[in-house]
Amino acid sequence: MPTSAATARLAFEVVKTACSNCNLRELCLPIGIEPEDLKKLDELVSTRRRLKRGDHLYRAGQGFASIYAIRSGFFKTDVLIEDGRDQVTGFQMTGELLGLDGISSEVHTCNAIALEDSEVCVIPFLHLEGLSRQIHTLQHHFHKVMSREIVRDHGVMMLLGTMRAEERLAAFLLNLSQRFKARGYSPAEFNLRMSRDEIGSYLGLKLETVSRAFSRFQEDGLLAVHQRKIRILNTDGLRKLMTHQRS
Amino acid sequence: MPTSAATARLAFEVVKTACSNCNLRELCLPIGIEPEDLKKLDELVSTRRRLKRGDHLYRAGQGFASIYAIRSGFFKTDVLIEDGRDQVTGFQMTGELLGLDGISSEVHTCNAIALEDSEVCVIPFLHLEGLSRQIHTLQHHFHKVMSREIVRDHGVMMLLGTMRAEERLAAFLLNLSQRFKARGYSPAEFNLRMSRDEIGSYLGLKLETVSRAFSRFQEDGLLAVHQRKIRILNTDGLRKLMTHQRS
DNA sequence: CGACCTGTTGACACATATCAAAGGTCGTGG
DNA sequence: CCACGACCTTTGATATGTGTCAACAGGTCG
Repeated sequence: MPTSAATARLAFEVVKTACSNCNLRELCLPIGIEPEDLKKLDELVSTRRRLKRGDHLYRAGQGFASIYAIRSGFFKTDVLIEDGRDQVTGFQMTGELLGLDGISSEVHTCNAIALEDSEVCVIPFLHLEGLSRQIHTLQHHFHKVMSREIVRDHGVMMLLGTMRAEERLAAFLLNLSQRFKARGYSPAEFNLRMSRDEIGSYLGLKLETVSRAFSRFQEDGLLAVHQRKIRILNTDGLRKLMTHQRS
Repeated sequence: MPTSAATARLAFEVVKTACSNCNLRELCLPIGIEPEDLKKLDELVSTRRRLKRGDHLYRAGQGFASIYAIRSGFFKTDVLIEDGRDQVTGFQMTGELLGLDGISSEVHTCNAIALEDSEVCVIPFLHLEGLSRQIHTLQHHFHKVMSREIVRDHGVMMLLGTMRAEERLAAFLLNLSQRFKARGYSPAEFNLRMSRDEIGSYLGLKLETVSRAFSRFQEDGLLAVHQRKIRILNTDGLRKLMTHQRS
């Protein structure tokens, strides 16, 4: 069936989606919206898009038209500068938004790449602005989401500016753990979707340093590490390590 | 006149301000807004606030109600974590907005401190949301401003994660230069409003390292440094240094 | 004028980067 | 089903950039 294959290759589907039925309501934009308004929202998210591991959701330099809500899967965003240096600026999971960076200049400023097979809701930005002029709670919630992104970035700046390697990794793992927990998964046991190199890039460290820190945590009984499978054995220990004063 | 002194101490004035007459229009929120709408904006910014050097505009933990547009002066924002570490997250100048971090949780997450005598317009946030439901261009411009803040933070993350000390300082100086230029000041000669320690905190470096980098730049003929007075002698040199591959 | 704050410079310590080698894991194709 | 190659991870030895500690210089303000 050539048509089916072609469709798959496009990795783009026009599916009538329904926020009113979506089980991500608590995480995604429509939080706290009145039932009557939810119908309007259904129009907002008109299409979904499926991506396979390694696919780009968007690339730096591409025109901006939509933001994306992750229905399932896992992403990274990274920026690249001329001289070849790059850095992972974030890892995003189910219920989180992608593409907010593109609003300012109508052009995406980073790459968004799926780290596992994923599905996103495509939210045309002008449409979102229109709707948020009608629905106060949507407008306010969207502003909160953008602001939260700013606060998150400040946290990363703090991490990069003041923490040492093991503190950074501890902070990273605790953050992941908490986000998995918020989604109903085990906060203690999870699979990393990213390589040591990607973790290092995010944390401003080399992959060898990340690897050594993992080994150290394992020696100290804080973690059980098996490849990308992580089990947190001592959350408090990690937390103490993270907030430990620079010696 | 005791009343006048008391008023000064309050550092808070209720002044009828007018965006329609403000010469910051090109930098601040009202960019590109129709004359008829500008009248509505005048209601938005009902008060101004004067701060002396060292005053806090707001503190982490305080309830959030307004954002602030800088009419004149210079600010820093910083975050503080329990264990005593802190970091400067940004320096803000005329025409830039402060307080966006507070939207997400209705509580400010950082401190905003005046680095010189300053004046800000107080913009009640609910009022801004109301008005941006009526004025599309205001809404869109506000979204752009928030997005730009996210992009800026990514730039800082890049700096902290991948650049070495001298590259960071070069990037910092070029950024300041460009912002002064955009405001009609000399891009080559300006006074730093912040201490070496504050620069170091922002750049994730110790003040001694910042000082040494300044000295090096001076030796190399890139800068003339006299205390906090900076003259850039070789912009291209700085730019090359900034984008230089890690050796 | 003297106290204090800020900045500069030097010597040394230390965390992390760099370079290198080897072992594991996974997917693919024979 | 096994074998191969590509990629990822771990670990060790060494190099290096920045932090730390300390002394001192210069400017500012009471």
